[in-house]
Amino acid sequence: MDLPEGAMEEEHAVGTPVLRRLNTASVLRAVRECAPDPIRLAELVKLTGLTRPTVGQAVEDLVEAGWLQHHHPIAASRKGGRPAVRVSLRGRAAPVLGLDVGPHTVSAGIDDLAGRRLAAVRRSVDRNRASRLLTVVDGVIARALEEAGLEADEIAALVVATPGIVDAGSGRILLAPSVPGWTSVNLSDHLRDRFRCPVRVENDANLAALAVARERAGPGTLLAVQWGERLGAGVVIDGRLHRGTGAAGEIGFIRPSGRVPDTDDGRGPLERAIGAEAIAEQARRAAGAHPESALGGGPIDAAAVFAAAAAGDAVAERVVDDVARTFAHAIAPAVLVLAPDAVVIGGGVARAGSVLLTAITRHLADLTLTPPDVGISGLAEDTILTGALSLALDEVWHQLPA
Amino acid sequence: MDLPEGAMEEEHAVGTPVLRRLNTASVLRAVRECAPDPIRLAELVKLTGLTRPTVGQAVEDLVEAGWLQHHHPIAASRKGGRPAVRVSLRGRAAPVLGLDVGPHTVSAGIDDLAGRRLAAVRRSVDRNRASRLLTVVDGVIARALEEAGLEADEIAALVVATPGIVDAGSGRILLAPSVPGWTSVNLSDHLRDRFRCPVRVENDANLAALAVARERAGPGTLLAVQWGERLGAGVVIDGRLHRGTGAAGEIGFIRPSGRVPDTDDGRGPLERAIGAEAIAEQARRAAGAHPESALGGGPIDAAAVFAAAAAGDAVAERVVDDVARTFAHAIAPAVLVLAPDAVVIGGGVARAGSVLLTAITRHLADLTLTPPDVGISGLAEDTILTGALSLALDEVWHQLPA
DNA sequence: GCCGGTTTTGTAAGGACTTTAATAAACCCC
DNA sequence: GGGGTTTATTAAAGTCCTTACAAAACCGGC
Repeated sequence: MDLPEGAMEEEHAVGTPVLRRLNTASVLRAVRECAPDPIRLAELVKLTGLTRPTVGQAVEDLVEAGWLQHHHPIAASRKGGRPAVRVSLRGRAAPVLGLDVGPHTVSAGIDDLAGRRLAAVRRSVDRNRASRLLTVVDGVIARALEEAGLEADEIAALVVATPGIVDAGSGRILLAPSVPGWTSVNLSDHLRDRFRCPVRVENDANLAALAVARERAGPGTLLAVQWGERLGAGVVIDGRLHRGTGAAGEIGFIRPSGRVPDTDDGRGPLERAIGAEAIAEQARRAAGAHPESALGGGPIDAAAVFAAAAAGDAVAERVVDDVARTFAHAIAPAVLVLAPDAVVIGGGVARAGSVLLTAITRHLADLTLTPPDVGISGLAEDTILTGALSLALDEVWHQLPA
Repeated sequence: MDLPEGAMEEEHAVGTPVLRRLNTASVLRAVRECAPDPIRLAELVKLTGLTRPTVGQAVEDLVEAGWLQHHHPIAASRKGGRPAVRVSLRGRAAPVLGLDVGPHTVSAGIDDLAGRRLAAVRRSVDRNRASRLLTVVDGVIARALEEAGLEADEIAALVVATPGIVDAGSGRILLAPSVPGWTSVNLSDHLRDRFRCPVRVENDANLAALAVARERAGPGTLLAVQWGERLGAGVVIDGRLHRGTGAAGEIGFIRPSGRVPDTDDGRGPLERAIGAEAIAEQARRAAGAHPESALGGGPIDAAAVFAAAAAGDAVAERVVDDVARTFAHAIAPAVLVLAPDAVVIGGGVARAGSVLLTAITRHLADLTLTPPDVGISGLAEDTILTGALSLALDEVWHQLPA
C-alpha cells in the first residue's frame, strides 16, 4: 500500500507524467473533502474541473493503489439514468495513531483516512515513575491496535502529545517538569522502533490548539489556552501550527506583575499564580478573611470558586476577577503582537464558563487594540488526542503532491 | 506588457497547457535567482532540471512577453565552443514603487524587477496637516517617476508604508494617532486613481520587519521592533508577514508594570514609558538627583544617555538598565508565545548599540525559556522603504504560477 | 588557412497526457 | 416497450515534453 511516489514538496522538473500525478491528487483531495461519504464520479468531474476521462483514469489508478474503493452495489439516484459509480476513501489504506500522555491518563486513538474513529482507549496512571509510564503507553497502544483490528505495521503516521518542550527534529523531550525522569526517556526512538512510519512528538497544548483550530475551520490566527493545574497554549495560524524555535505557547512561564508564590516544582510563575490550585488557594485566603462568604461552607477547589461566583457570592466574584485580570495582563502583550482572531480556553478551568470568560473579555478589551473573541473550547476531554490524530492525518495527506 | 494569465493561487483544472505555464514559471524563477546578472541558457537547463528544448521554448515565450531580454552581443566564454545565448530579467517589465510616509519625512523608491534601485527620493515635511501631507506624497511620487524615467502606468505594484493600523482589505487607515487627520484621508483610493496596479497600504513597522527578515533570509520567526519616539513591531514567520486581524505587532500599547506618565497624545503606555523621549526624561530626573553624573553636562536626549552609559557613567547605566528591563518584561510574554528565533531592534534607539542590547539580552534570558537572539538591524534609514519595495516585488512575482 | 575539439543551438520523430466528441449502457417513468 | 435522462466507454485530435541527432559557432594548433 505504497503512497504515490514523488512526494516531494515542490519539485520543479516537469514532464508529462506529473500532470497525471497532479490530477490524481486533485481527485483524491476532492474525495477527501466529502469526508466519509461516497461520492459519484460525475460529481468529481464538477468539483475538480477535470474532464470525465481524466477523472476516470485517476479513480482507476487510486483504486488500484488502494486509496479508494468502489461502492457500486447501489440503488440508483431517484431521477432516472444510468446508475453512477461511486467511490469513497478506503480508510484502511492509512490509519493513523494518536497518543496523549496526559496528567493522570494515557489515551490512544486510531482514526482511519476518512477521519472515522476506529479505536479509543483511555487508561489512568500514577505518573511517578517515567519508566513505568512507558509500559502503560505500550499497553494502551496494544489495546488500541487490537480494538481496531490492526497491526503496528499498518499505521501510517503516529503523533504523540506530551507535556513539556519537544525538539522538533529529534522528537526528544527537552523539558518536562511535571513528569520526573520523562526527559531521559527517549520516547521517540522507542516508538520508531515499533512502527514503520513517521513518528512525531509534540507538545500537548499545541495539539489541543490544533484541534480547536480545526473545529473552527477557516483561516485566521488562534491562541488556544489549556488551563488547568498547569497553563499552556498553542498558536495556530491559517491552520498551521506555529512552533517558533520549538517552545512556542509556553504561557505558563509568563511572569505576572504581582507577587507569586515561590514553589520549586518546575511550574512557571503564571501557573503558580493562577493555576487551578492557586485559584483555590486564593479563594481559601479570601474566605478566611470574609467568613460571610458562601465559600466557607466546604472544601474549596477551583470549581467551587467559579460556582460560588456564578451564584453571586461577592468574595468569589472578587477572586475570579483577580484571576481574570492577572490572566488578561499576562497574555495582553502576546495578544497585541499576534492580534489573534480568537483566544479559546480549554482544560479544567474552562469549565468555569461565562463567569471567567466575561471577566477576561472585559479586561482584555482594556488592554488591547483589537480585542479577540474570547471563548471556551467546545471539545471534550479528548481535545489533545483529537489534535494528535488531526496532525497525524495531516502528515499522511502531506505526502501527496499539491 | 501583460503578466502571464492564470495567476490564481492554486487552480486545480489541469490540461496540457498548464505544463507550459509551470515550466515557464520555473525558468523565470531561475533567472530571478541570478538577480541582475544575465544567465546562459545552458545553465538554466541545469538549474531547472528541464530539457533544452523546453527551456528554449519557455525563454522564447518570456522574451516575447517582455519578461526577459537577450544579451547576445557577447564575447564568448574562454573555453571554445559556440557562444551561449544569455538572457536576463528585463527590469523595465514591471517596476514597483515603494512609499514611506515617515515621522518627519516622506520617501519614495522605485525598484525594477531585478531589484535594481531606479529612483530614490526623500523629502522632509512638517506633518501637522494631513491634507498637505498628501500633496507632498504626490510630489515625491512625481519626482521618483521622473528620476526613473517612467510613467505612472508602467508601475506594476505599489506599497505604501504608514504609521497606524491599516485595514488589509480596503487599505484604509483605521488608527494613526501620530498624524492628526490621517485617518480621514483615503490614501488608498487616492493612489488607486492614479495607478493602474495593485496598491497596498501597510503598517510601517510591519514593512521594516519584512526588510529585516529578507536580509536574514531563510525560514524562522522574527520579531522586528522599531524603536524611536514611538514603538512598533512586525512579525515575520518563514518569510511571510503576520498580520493577524490587522493590528499585529502593536507593542507600543503593551502596558508595562510600573507607573506610566499619562499623556493624551495617542501614544501607547509602553511608548510613554520607554520611547526615546521618555528615556531622555528618565535620565533628566536621574541626573537631577545625582549631580555627580556625567549626564548633567548638557542637554539630554536618548542618544546622550546611551553614550554616557557606554562611557561607564553609573547613573546612565542604571537608566539604560531600567529601560531594558521594562522592555524585556513587556515583550517577554510575546516572546514566550511566539518563540521567535530573533528579536531585532531598529529605529533611532537602535543606535544605542550594545549597551542596550546586552541589558535586554540579560533580562530576556531571565524571563523566557528559549531566549531569542537579540540584535540590531543593520539596515539604514530606508529600512521601511526597502520593506515596502520588497513587498511590492512579492506582489508582482506572486502573479506567476508556482 | 584549414582541421579537430568543444560547447551550444536547432530540428525532427516519438511518447504521454488531456480534451473533445461521439457512442453505448443502464435506469426511470409513462 | 419506448422516450428521456444520466452516466460510462471509446476513439481521434491536439498539446506538450523528451530523446536523439544534426548543425552552428568559436577556439587552438599545425
